[in-house]
Amino acid sequence: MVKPMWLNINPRLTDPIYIQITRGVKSAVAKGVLQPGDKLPSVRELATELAVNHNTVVKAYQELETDKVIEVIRGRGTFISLNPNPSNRDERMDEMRKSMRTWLIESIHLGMSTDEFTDLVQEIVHEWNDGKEGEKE
Amino acid sequence: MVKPMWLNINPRLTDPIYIQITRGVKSAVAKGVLQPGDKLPSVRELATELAVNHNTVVKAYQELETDKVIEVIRGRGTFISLNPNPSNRDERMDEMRKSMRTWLIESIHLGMSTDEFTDLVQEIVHEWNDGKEGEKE
Amino acid sequence: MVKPMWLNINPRLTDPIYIQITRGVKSAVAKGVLQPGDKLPSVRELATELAVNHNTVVKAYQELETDKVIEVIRGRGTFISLNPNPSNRDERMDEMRKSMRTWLIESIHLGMSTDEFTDLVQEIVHEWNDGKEGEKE
Amino acid sequence: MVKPMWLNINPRLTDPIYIQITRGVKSAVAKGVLQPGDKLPSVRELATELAVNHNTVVKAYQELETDKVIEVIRGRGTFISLNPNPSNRDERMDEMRKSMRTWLIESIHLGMSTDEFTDLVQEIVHEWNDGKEGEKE
DNA sequence: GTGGTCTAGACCACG
DNA sequence: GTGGTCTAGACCACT
Repeated sequence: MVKPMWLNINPRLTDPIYIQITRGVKSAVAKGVLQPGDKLPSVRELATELAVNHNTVVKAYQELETDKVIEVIRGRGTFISLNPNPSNRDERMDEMRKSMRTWLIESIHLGMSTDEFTDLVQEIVHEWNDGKEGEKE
Repeated sequence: MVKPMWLNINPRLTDPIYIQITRGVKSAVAKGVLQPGDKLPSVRELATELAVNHNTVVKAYQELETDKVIEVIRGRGTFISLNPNPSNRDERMDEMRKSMRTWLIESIHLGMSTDEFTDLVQEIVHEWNDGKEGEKE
Repeated sequence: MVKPMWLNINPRLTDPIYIQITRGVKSAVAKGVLQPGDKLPSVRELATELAVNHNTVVKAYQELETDKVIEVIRGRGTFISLNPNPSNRDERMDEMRKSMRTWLIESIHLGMSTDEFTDLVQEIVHEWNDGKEGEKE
Repeated sequence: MVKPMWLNINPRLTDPIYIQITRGVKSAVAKGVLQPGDKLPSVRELATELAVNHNTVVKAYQELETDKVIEVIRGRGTFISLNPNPSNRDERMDEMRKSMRTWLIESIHLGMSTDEFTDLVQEIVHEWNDGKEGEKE
């Protein structure tokens, strides 16, 4: 078992490690690097590879499970969900909207116009689309 | 001294209170409700009015000062900055980009296309522009 | 030996597989699909057909035996019990009462009145009676 | 700080301790022993009183929070929710229905008719209503 | 082997 | 003081 290439964590960042893991998995799924049905490393494997405590991985996996990104099959392991329909969609949309408003205000304080803010978002989206192409090849 | 009408804080939200304060000030400045040179309430006053801990306001003001949103003039008080050019611009831009990428991934997991994500951001921007008009009148 | 049509198991559910098996057998017996004296598949057969671990079926059969739902006759096989009088009746009744209390509390937290809770149970019972008619035809 | 009279836990039961805590709090809230706005003991207080690890209490409180039974006010403590509207209502209702079906089948295997099952549920409901009266006095 | 629970004790962010 | 995160290591249920 080697460290999954789709996951990088940095224990020195301020973000909790378990958040870094969930983010990494979600990113890999969104990119298509991880496909529905793919098996994730076991809790203990991943904990060993990332050199973190296994409970940290447990917490990350549980959060991914409540977000319906992964599903646990008893005794067999953990897999990318085939039916990723979260029940907390509305709350997460609200949270996203709030975050956007905050960042819009932040951008204004950084000297940007609202148009420049929109452009920045476009840039992020394009960067993502390009990166996704790259991964697929 | 009465509670500033431009600031509402809610200790029940998950966001730290000092963040709610900085956000409120930044929002008021971005909207033009607070203008450069305007005097802010003192730490002591604001803490009393918001019924929060004195240190919480100190922390908020410190953060606003490092972001060059406000200026503290010793013995005179705290004012909206006349020269709001932050030195930490690059880090904050980076942080914003990272957050955008995270939210883009989140939106994909919520079943949105990248176009729908862009639309959502547009919606937020328009909502802001409309709201800003409202405030000015 | 083919997979019994009266038994469906799904390793993705959170319920342990051995519980799913006992539940399936109990349900089939309660519906009359399995009659006293009917022969059940052997542990080995069932494990193969359901594509589950052999020990999982062993555990399910053991539990069914202690509940006096099935009887193992050495050398002949496993059969639906002719005399289904469990010795652990009192404990199981207690367990049922506890579960009912827990669900009653849960229903209150979901905004239901005790009457609505009773109605829900009625609904379940009617659904069962209808389904049982369907099976018999 | 004394052990809350509304909470009994037994580390020897098979149910995880954190579930026993959530159940106890939900029960007390449903009974009206704990009212919206009431303060719960702090994580560390409760952990000390129950002689369990504080993380066990943390887990229980977090589950109660996602079920919207309690809410955390930063730095002040944990309180019974004023607005207990859970977002996972549908899933919990489904879970309840499934459990009811299972218990109905169980009751049949314990020699009860469907009418007797209904009666048992009535008995539980009446016992609850009586107990609730008792608590109120 | 798998994930789930619990303990013990440390450290951090927030108020 | 509050809750949140993490580590280390144990034990259990299930397959």
